[in-house]
Amino acid sequence: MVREKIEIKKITNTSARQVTFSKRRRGLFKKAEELAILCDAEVALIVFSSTGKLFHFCSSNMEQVIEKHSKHSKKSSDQPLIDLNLDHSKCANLSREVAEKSNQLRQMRGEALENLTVEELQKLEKTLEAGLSRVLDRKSQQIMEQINSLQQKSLQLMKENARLKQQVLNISNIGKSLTPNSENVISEDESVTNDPQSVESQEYNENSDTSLKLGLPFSSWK
Amino acid sequence: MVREKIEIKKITNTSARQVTFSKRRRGLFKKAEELAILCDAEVALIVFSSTGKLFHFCSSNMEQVIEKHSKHSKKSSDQPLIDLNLDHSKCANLSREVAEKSNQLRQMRGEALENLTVEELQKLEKTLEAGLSRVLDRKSQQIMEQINSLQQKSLQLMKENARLKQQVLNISNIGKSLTPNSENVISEDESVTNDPQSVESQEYNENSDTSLKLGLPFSSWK
DNA sequence: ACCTATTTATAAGG
DNA sequence: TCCTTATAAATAGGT
Repeated sequence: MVREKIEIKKITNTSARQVTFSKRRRGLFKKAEELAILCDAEVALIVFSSTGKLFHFCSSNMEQVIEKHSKHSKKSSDQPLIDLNLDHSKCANLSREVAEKSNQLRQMRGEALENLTVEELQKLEKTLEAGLSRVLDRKSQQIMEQINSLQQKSLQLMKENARLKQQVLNISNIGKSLTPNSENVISEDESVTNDPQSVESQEYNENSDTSLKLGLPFSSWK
Repeated sequence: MVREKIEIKKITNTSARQVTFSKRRRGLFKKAEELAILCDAEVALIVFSSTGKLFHFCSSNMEQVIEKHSKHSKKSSDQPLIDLNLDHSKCANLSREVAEKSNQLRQMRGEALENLTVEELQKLEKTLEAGLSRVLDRKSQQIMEQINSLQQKSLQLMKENARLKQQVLNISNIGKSLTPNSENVISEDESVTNDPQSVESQEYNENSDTSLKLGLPFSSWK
């Protein structure tokens, strides 16, 4: 706007544009600050150069001014506000749900029954009975499965036991008939253990997740 | 800057300040727009007057520029990010709590028992039994209270009934002895009803909240 | 709002 | 980026 008036449109020459950007940017920021001071105004100015560099000025606190602006212009603040409200109501709903379920759980444990009517107690009782019945059914089923499993395992072990006994018997007989020094023959076959205890504990470990824990209070099962 | 140079400090005269605000504001916004156009820059300008009025300009999209600015200045974006994360984790925690309690409730209702061990089923059973026991105790207590209440009420009603019968008898006798036209005397005393049914239903309504609902399945109580 | 004297901003060139 | 300089633009104070 000096030696020659210029038209307000994008300066095509890159270096000329950058020079003008520097000059005018300084002028703009100076004017912004002066406005803020002279007129006691809140001024926030953000500038990104065409190369992506950031310049900013705020007479007070940038975040504060931005927040204030967002609240002020309803339309543009709708998106973040809705999000915020959604988050808040989401939290509120979840809190309510937690409270409700906590109360239900307490009542099912037989607590906080003071304000329940006989009808409500009746309903609770039915629910508990139904739940208890299903739990007992499931427990019985589990136990039967485990017993069956154990019986089968036991059967297999007995068979194995018998087989091994027979094997031992055979080996002993062969050993006796061939040579008095039976130790070598037996030691050659050491990889096949003939100790039933050992086999059993091995199998138990492999299936410990489904096996009966012997510490269980069987006497209290119903 | 014109007739006389002015010092850059707050203009004390309110009207002068407002005039200057108008003038300089227009100038500032014009310069901001010119910078954006001439230099292909992204410019966002927010101004709040001392009276709280908002003026803003943005060469592109205000929210976008603000977002870009927030991301750019890491320090200032920390605060909202932390808040956001806190909100998210709060929601996540609540969600987890709801899921947990929902599962507990389902198990207490006898559902989703498939993956429970015998020990867990055992524990669940104990909890249900304890809860059921407490519910039954509370129900018995409630019922006993209601029965006592009803018995007392019944007693009172019987007394009232007897008193009213005596009253009616007395009035009838007086009427008979004074005049053969006993109808007038009786009608004068109409405010005191001698119908026990009527009294009873009245009392029931007053205490309906604590009275036994006759529709209850009494036969199923334990 | 407008006027206008004067200050400021700044385009072009180095 | 800074300096210079001529000139356009902005604007303080008055009306």
